[in-house]
Amino acid sequence: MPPLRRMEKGLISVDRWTGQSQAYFLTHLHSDHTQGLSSTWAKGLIFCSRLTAKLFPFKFPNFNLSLLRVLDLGAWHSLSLLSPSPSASQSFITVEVMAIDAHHCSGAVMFLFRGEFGCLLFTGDFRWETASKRAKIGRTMLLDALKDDVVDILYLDNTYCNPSYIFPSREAAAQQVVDIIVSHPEHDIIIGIDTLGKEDLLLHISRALKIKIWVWPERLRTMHLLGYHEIFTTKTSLTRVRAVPRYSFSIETLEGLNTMRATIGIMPSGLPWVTKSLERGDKPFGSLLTSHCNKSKWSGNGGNHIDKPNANLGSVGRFHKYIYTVPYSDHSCFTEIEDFIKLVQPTSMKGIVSSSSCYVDPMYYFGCLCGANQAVQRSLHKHKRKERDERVPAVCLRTPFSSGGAFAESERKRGRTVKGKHSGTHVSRISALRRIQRGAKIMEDGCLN
DNA sequence: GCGATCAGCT
DNA sequence: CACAGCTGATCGC
Repeated sequence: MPPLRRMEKGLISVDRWTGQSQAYFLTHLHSDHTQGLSSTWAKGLIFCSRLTAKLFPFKFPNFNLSLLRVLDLGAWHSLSLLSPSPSASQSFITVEVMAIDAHHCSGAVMFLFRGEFGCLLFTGDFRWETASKRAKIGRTMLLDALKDDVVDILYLDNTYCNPSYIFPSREAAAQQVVDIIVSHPEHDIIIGIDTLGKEDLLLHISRALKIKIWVWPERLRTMHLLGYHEIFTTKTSLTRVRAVPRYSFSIETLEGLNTMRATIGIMPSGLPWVTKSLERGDKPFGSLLTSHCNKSKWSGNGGNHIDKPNANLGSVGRFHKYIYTVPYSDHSCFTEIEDFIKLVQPTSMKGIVSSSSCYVDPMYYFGCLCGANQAVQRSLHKHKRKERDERVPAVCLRTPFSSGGAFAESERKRGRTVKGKHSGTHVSRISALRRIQRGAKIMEDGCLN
């Protein structure tokens, strides 16, 4: 069947807004998950968490809010959708869905689906820490949700699916930030953040230092929507700690600020942060981040870099006299991804992140934790499993890298060329596709693409 | 003029 | 390179 015809008959879409489906699911409100969604949306109902629904009109003013449906966390919800089967054109099928806290940014959830197509878990972006109270609650919620099912396909946030990505818990990283601030008692502090996310970091700083945090006016509105009314301010006179948009955070900004007041910048990020001036060849300050700043070590040369250890990812870095980097990440690090897969024990899985320069198919490192390799651990699920296996062949995988799929088709139409290796290898470098959204769609035949 | 899309940049 | 985002140019309406 031609791709277009199949797209017309999509069942449900997750973080995908092109094509037609019967129901749409939004994991969270970061822009790379909302490409194609706009204030004029009218294609169908959108299911999301309560917090995301609350934030929705802020990102999409004048959006028709009657199209939003809130899914409460940890509870199964049933949807009745038109059967995609041609032989039962007027009948309905039931799809069950549960939203589970993804511990990413505010409002972010994973979606667990059950239906004729089997059991699918779509993580969206997620962080899977082990120690915090919130993490333990999340773990319990997921195990409760999975107790009767085997996940046939896990759609995984593989942003840091590479053993060189190791960093501490957000609580530990937040304390590193506090320590930096405390060690600069006379300095102004600026911290680079995005329009959503890392609120917990700012709360931690505020509580630890008993200080208000400055944010820009729109961010203050977001903070108020999230229920934080006392901690944040837009008056610079009230605090020396300011959270600023990441795009306005640069060496040039810091140097400019320092002509007026002594100021340091702190960049919370799971990624090495390299500025233009560093790429131009300026020497980093100190030596902590030298490997990050050496571009050649990060540019892919056939994927050989993926196993290189990087000892600097877990600690505070300083590559400019005014700028510190702290490994505070809202995505799971490598070992957390591993823990999560061991917990879920999916039959199969696919990475949802295609934009990384060093995209790693999670099956490369963790395929051994899936499917037949888990026969012993899965013995308790044996009957359930067999039952599923008979139905699941209809579920196929579609990734941005598969040839001939809807993605490839649309990219060709835009006159772009897919470069680099095919996903048949464990590493794909496809910079031409760097801007495509992270989404998936369940098709009439149970296919997800 | 407006929204959607894209290039370029941080 | 880019966790996610902004700005400005361009195109079609």
